[in-house]
Amino acid sequence: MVEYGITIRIIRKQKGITLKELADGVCSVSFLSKFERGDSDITLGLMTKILEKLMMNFDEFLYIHHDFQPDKLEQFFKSAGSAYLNRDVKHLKQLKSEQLKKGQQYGVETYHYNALLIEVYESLVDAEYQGEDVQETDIRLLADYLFRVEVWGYYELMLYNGTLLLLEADMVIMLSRTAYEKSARFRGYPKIHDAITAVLFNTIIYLCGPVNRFHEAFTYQNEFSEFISYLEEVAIPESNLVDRVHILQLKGTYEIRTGNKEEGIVKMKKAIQLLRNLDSTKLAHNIEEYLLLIE
Amino acid sequence: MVEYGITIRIIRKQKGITLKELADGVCSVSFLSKFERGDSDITLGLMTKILEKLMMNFDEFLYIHHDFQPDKLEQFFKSAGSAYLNRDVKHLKQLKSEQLKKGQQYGVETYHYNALLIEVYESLVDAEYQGEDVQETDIRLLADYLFRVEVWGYYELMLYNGTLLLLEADMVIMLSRTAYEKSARFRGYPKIHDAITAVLFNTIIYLCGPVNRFHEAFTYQNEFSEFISYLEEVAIPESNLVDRVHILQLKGTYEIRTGNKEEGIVKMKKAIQLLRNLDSTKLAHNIEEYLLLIE
DNA sequence: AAAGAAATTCCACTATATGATAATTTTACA
DNA sequence: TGTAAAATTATCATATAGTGGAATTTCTTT
Repeated sequence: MVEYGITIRIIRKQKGITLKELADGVCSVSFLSKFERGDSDITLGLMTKILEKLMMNFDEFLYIHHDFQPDKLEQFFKSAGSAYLNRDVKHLKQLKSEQLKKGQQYGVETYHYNALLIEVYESLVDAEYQGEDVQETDIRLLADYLFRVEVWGYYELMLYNGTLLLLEADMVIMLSRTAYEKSARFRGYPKIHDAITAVLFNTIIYLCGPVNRFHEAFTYQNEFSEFISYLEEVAIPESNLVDRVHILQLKGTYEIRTGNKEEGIVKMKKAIQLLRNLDSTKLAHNIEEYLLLIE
Repeated sequence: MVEYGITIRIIRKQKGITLKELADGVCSVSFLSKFERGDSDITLGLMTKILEKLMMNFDEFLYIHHDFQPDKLEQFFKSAGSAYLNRDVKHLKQLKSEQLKKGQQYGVETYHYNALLIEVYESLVDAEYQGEDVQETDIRLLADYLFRVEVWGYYELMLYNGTLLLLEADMVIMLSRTAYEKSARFRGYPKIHDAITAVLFNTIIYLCGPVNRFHEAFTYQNEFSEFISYLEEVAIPESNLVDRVHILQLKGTYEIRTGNKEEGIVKMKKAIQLLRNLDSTKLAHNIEEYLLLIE
């Protein structure tokens, strides 16, 4: 039993509310006391009412309960991502074994996919990694799952986003379309909205291919515009300036990719200038570096 | 009893998971079935495990459960805000009576504050509104609450943000400091981060005073810089470009307010140009209009 | 269509969440 | 410091969350 009650007690005291006041119209004082001491679990329905009286939603409550850390799922993707960026093979291995362990405990496939995500990161980071053959079938399994699921939420989007690099182009195009369509109802939900745009960005970058092949023919012009249009559809809010800058950058990349080098560079430099004006130096620097690679 | 189980069933099916699979290691199949049919409530501890197996957090689950709408609290502030912007007095009155009713039902003061928030909006919108005297004591009550609470979460920040306009300058300065300090631990939580910056923005705008008094002496120079520094502290992430544009705008306002009209206009125009470059026309337009009022 | 397997529901039973009230501790104030 | 009031906890009763396994329904396969 997780002792949520203790957190409720802390919050209640912070707001200067008494047991009786909080219990009134919701449950008995004696039970609330018991719950707050961690001597009893609580029904979801009751908890809902209590949080409503505290003018707090579940998310905020759990954030406090977990000592101001994001929830497990978010943390998993976060720490996997940062272990990858820091090329921390040890940490990756540790994360993988954790997920495999949970998979055994709960007997549900998804933990297996999580482990696979880590494997992808491992293979990208660790030169000595040997497991090409294992992945083939695993990747197929994961793709199957993603095709099967009827609605894509945060999990599916993040999972796909992390493994997209290892898939064939055709597969990526199909899955990204699926992602776009099957997550449509979540577009009003900030966290998932971000995940959707991340998938679209990564898809487009994937389609452009590695920088050192920019001289080759560009096969995916149609798909490029298709996904750019999705992105513009999704990133509508005017206030979402970063995404708008990124779109500018992508359009610049497109121009360069299709031979209009000068126009492309103009767009990229515009994006860089924008960021510099707002003192977003790191972001500006990223684009500059990218531009150097291309030129 | 709220029938969360039905939503769980929908999600489970969407993911192509069987009762047995989901129950494994968590609870009995028979109970899960009962719960999913809406025949039983569930313990918070169990629910946590089930959601974990579904790779879903509470927030996302509840978002689906509420038919892809934000939670009650967020909706309250949203609909109050939009009723205010649309000068919809009827809607405001309706919202107020709802809150008062809940207050009676649950016997907790906060609903009273919510009603007060609506009253503030009413008084600002409705020319015929007569209730000046009532508010005086009510406002005092609300301020007392805000001073008393040890930690400011989403609720306190939004509540304060909505009523700030009716408070005395000294009170605003003190409360905004309190808000900044007492919400510190939430800065990593996006929704609350936004609420904190909103409070700081509104405080600074309040300190500048109404546009038609810009020729008068500027009393709050120190406080202006104080809160700007808070803002820069809080809005650190480079990717938060909108906030950065807004800060630019505020700094422009400051210049104008303190007599350096030309410098101020340069800053404002820079902000406008930035937004135009990103096709954020509405936002750009807002600043332009503001600039017109000042000049 | 029928048999067999898988998934779900029903039913009797147990564990525990929740309530009513009394006992205890804490707080407030003289 | 003592005392009354307020707030919290302990005790016991009961409603209901949760289990195991049999019965039923749904799905597959031929």
